Amino acid sequence: MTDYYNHKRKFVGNKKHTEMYRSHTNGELRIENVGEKVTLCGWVQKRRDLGGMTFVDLRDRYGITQLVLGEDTADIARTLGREFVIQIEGEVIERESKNKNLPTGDIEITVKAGGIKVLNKAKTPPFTIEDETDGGEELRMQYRYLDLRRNPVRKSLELRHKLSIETRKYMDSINFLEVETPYLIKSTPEGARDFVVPSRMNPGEFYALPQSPQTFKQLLMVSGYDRYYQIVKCFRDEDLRADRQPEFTQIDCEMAFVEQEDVLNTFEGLTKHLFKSILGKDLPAFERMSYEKAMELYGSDKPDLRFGMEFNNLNSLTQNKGFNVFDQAEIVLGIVAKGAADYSRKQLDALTDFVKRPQVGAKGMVYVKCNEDGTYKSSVDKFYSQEDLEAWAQHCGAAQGDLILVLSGELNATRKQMNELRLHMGDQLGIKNTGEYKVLWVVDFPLLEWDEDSQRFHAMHHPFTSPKAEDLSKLESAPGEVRANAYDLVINGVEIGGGSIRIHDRGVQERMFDLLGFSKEEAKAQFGFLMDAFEYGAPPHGGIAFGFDRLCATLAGKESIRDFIAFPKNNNGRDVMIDAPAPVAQEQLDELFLNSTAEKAEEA
RNA sequence: GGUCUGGUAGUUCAGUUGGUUAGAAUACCUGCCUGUCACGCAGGGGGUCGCGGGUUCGAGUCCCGUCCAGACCGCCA
Repeated sequence: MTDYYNHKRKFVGNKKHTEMYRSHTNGELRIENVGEKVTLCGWVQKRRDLGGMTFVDLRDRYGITQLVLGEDTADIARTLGREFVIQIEGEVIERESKNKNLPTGDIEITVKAGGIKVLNKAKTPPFTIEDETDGGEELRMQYRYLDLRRNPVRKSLELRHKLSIETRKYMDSINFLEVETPYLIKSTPEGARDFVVPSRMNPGEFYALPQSPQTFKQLLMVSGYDRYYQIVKCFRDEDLRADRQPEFTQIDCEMAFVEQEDVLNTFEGLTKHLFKSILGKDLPAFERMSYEKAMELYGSDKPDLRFGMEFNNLNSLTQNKGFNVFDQAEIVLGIVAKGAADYSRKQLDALTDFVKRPQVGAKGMVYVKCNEDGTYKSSVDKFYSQEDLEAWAQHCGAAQGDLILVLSGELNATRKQMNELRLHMGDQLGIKNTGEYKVLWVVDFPLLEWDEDSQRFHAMHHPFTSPKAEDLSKLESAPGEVRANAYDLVINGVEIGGGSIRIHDRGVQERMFDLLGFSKEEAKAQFGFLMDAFEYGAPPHGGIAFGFDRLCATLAGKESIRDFIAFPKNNNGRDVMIDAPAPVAQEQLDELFLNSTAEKAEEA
């Protein structure tokens, strides 16, 4: 290969930069470049051997450029396999037959003898490196470095990059300071299970990885850094889901001298900026809905408002008509599935099976078909007249052609079941539009929730969340009724962010720990540093944390966050590529004063 | 900790009531082909049916156990 650094070099994104190996990327050459001598590098996407001539698609991050190889290079051309890394030198020419589907489709590179160099061979990859790959999830994760070559994954990571850039731009523009907080901190019993790290220098003692930088950002407020943020990894040792990873990223924020409205407005601004800069979308003002209303209408504290199907309370219309199930129910709820009156017996049975699955847990489901001819057909015709059913339909706002689905039972359980059914119907009726975004603030969360297992109150948000001033007097007398200055940002049924106005008074914080069942000594041992800090001039403060991975997925219209993480873990918290976690050598254990071995783990 | 679904060629999958030599597509290999871009044509190789046990004359198929993967419940302040 000869003088590839003798001609002019251009580079997408950094035009002044020059590289030893290539003059251009595979995404930038156009018809104007015809006649230029270029040197390109990349991976062999595909070889099309026509006998007398061979076409090669050369791929890199930036695109695909077609190479055309003649008889004089046939020998080497025939050895090129998929994913070989090559360097070529050639001349840009106009194509005889152009490809409109490719940005570089007007040109190709003609390569003469000696113009191809194989920089590295490649084994045939176990799945195709294409947008619609033939590889399954497991294989793609095992060979994640190959999966990352594919456009959809690359685009997901590019979206993530843009999102972090735009977040930093916006936060910087409104005076937020990015401050890093430690990853090796102290384990606390509240909340999620901690990942724990043994300390070699302090035998028998452990660090914990942070579930969030919560206490540090509050201390930063005490320090006077009145606007803090950080794009930061957090760690929780809990079971995983499609939208939950053991290590995940938050946009963690805190502000001093603010009330709830200030925080909501500030981060409504950030959210709007991100939607505008990433998707070009202008979002309308965010709706605010109380927790109580969200539970009443949707049975969820993160309702998907892209479709209606609000719950209707049918207690007064359904009870005392001789149907025992409804009579004994604390609540009877109905939802309307628009245009679904023509559901077959089979479809209705499938819905009943859905709600009776142990994951949902309903005992059964009642339906009412509002027929086109004005009659009603229900599964409880024995107990209710046409007039009764018509009254239900009117109350629910059901029209002819609609289907009413009814669940009943204990209040909270029925709401939860109905929420599942509503979301399921949303999917089935195809009314959750991707590309549509319904954003809302859910506010006025309860401060505490009763936990049956431990027979004590738990903080619904976290123990630093402040009670509403008007409810403060009920803190000891009726703790379950106390509302918190806490809020969640919900987009299309996904909890994207959550936060609260914090307690900044030592006395109130002590009362809170007391309620949560901490002894004075425990509270001091675990959070004494924070309560001490509150005595040295702690300003009123509050904040929020956004789930960054979920935000990426939501903006891309996806449900799984895994494609927005370069190297994610699987269902069992394993990295199947590097095969972690893994045992460590006995010497390492000895050094850490740990005596646990695989055999002991099996005993336990 | 639990529920459900799946595991068959490199890959994605099909495989009937338990019955001949386990198939398709694609990938891969060989040959032919000068305008392909999902190139085309002809041919070829490739299988411990996740693993262990059981039922049976006979198991990819049925039963039990186990491992792995995915979705969900519990859990995730």
